[in-house]
Amino acid sequence: MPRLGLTTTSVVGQGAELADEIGFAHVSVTTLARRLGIRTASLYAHVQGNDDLRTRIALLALQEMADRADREVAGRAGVDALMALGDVYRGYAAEHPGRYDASRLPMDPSTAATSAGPRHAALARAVLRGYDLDEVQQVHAVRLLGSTFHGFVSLELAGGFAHSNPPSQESWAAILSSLDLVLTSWSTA
Amino acid sequence: MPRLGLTTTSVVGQGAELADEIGFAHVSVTTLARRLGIRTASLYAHVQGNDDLRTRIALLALQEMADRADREVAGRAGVDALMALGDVYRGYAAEHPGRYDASRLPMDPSTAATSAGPRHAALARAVLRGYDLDEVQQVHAVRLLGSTFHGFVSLELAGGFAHSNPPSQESWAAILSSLDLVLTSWSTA
DNA sequence: AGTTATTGCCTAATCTCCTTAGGAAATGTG
DNA sequence: CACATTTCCTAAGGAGATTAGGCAATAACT
Repeated sequence: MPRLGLTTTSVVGQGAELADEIGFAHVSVTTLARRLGIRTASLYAHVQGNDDLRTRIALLALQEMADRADREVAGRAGVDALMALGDVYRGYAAEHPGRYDASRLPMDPSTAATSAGPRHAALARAVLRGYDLDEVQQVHAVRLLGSTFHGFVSLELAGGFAHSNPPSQESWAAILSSLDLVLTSWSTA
Repeated sequence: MPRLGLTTTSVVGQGAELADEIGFAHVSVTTLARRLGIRTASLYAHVQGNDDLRTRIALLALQEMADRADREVAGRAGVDALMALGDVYRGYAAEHPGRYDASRLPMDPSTAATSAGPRHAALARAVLRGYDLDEVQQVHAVRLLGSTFHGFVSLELAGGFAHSNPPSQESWAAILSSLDLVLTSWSTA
């Protein structure tokens, strides 16, 4: 019988692709094994089980988004940085819906601490350097960005904006501009 | 053997309570039957199966939220109505986290059409009557409200704002004020 | 190259959950 | 009080998650 030479990394990567194809909710050791053409039990050599597989996919997605955001935000400031960051999340969700869903998986605190989660918070604070906010306002602003980005992207992904005009892209542009307006108003307040 | 006199309505209600206690993700015919003290198979007299149970809980949550929002928004206008609507969603999620999660369950279009979903869209448009928006801006505004409310509430529910200062209530207040600012700016633009 | 150690994937077995089919006893109706 | 209905039951099958142990393909070392 031929041998595939799987590793934990490749298994998780294939799991992420599977998530984008059939939806993160349907990813399990069984569905992944079927896709790989091996027996379910064989996956347990690379992954501890169902939960482990799913959180590893989530960690991968968080890392990929953070990497992409790092690249896009670098060298930009103010509104440009704000829009770049928002577009990273929205674009990633459009390209990788299953991975994006995975990234919203609740994790236990110790796992979350070692994830790319903190990098995302740092990215938001970096973008906010373009606005003149005191410490308290900055915390509010980080939460505002997280809420707005995640809220829009998750509603768009769930199809909430489909089949209605104007296209969601226009709403997205309007919302990003308004975010800039709000942050500017906070800095002068 | 004693008889409980269950009905579809009571079963779904108990399922909603169970969701608030153990999380919507863990609600199933088996866990609900255990809680009710009956055999799993017995539930199939009242509910078609696992998926049916879960979507019925989702429909109940959507309806309860719409009812509450109707009451709170009635007789208010402008910022007051905006804040009242936001507080309904945030308050409902705080009181009934499992039900709130249920309300985000994706449904097939025909079920969604008969759900209270359209009532929520109507409520948002009612609140926006307090601002002078043209038709296109109104669509953007509905999407903005949905994104911001859902985004904040879901992040707060997932514990994203826990263990950090200032308390999330202050961020919520700041965000609601900013929403009002944005909508006002749109109306004069 | 040949021997050995590792390890990648397998079969087998157990447990839990979802679902259907059909039975028995409690409730409501004439 | 007989009878129909309904509520909950037992029984059984199928699928997914997980563990234990086996065998053959690879890698490592003389």
